[in-house]
Amino acid sequence: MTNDGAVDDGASEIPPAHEGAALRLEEFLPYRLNVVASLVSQALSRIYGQRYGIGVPEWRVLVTLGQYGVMTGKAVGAHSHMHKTKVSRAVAQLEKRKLVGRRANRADLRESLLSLTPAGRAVYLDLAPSALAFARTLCDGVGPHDRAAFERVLALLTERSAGLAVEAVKRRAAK
Amino acid sequence: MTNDGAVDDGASEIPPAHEGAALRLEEFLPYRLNVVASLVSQALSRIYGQRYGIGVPEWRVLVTLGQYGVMTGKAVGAHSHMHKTKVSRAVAQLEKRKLVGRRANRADLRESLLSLTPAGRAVYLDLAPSALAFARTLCDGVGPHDRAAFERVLALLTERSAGLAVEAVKRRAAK
DNA sequence: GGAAGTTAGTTGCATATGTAACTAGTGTCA
DNA sequence: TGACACTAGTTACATATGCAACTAACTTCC
Repeated sequence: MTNDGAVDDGASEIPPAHEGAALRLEEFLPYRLNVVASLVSQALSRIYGQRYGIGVPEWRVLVTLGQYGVMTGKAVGAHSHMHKTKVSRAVAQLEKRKLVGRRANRADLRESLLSLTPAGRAVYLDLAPSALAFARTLCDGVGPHDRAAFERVLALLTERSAGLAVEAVKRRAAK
Repeated sequence: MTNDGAVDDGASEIPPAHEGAALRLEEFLPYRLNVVASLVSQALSRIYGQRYGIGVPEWRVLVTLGQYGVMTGKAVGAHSHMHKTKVSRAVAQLEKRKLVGRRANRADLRESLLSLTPAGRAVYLDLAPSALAFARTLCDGVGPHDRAAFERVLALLTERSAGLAVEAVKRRAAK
């Protein structure tokens, strides 16, 4: 951090060169969001990764099923914002470890109804409080006012970028 | 509903079951950060991905070199928060496309001094304004007050999670 | 009722990425 | 000077992931 000087050989800082403010990576919102998201994920995975050797997709499935009880894979994906293949693989992983079970839906045999096994629920009940404590620690000392503003902006960014991302996909599909 | 017996028919919402607030994925900060970061990245990559067929790591190298002019790979990695292998591969990619050049540092032959070629700079000068406009659009309509609060919290989260993430790595190394 | 279209979920394939090992060059200390 | 420790950068390998194709099951519409 704070390596602004870097290699200042001939390495002249580039001047804005044109009207608007120059693009500085460390202030560029998409970059900053990615950095903070990956750092937070990495720190959090210390809690569940080390204890139970699961990854982010498995974690999300576990939490989703812990929250809803019984769900189809598709619903898990929708709720946890994961591609269906990711869900499929995470579920397979958790199934192999006997943390998640599935039974057929007799009303629609294409889908399986997923749920935590007792062992899976035990893991969930062990991890959830730690995860919540972690999230609370992260925000510790942030005033309620800032906190609310942060939530608002985060929600706005999510909504807007979701719209733009979908547009991008549609554009590609329409080709 | 506190059934150890798992499979509860009919997808009942699970009650908190214990004291603290239940863990709800859609409100869980690490999850939300990951979602927004990936959506924003996806939307942004529409700008540089479609136009020049480059990915996030290449984009970061391009911007970093555009900003600093000449740098070593290590410095690029430090500034853009990328693993050295990622930098190495991104640079190789950009070099293949003649957007980045390298020359040896005669004072230390281990490192190469990287910089944009004229073609690379042209790409940078074309993309940077669009990227900045994109970031501005994202935040459009956010009041300066909320904006400042958002920045503050984002910085705090980054710093804190960086500390925790480093701890996690050290712990693994020390084992 | 059944052909055509749609959907849930899995798998094949190509790509991306992190870890560890490696190469080559530099610094240190005796 | 020369062994040892360290560093910049690359590569090998295993894993993760997204897309596309696929299977099996459901729905529509005639």
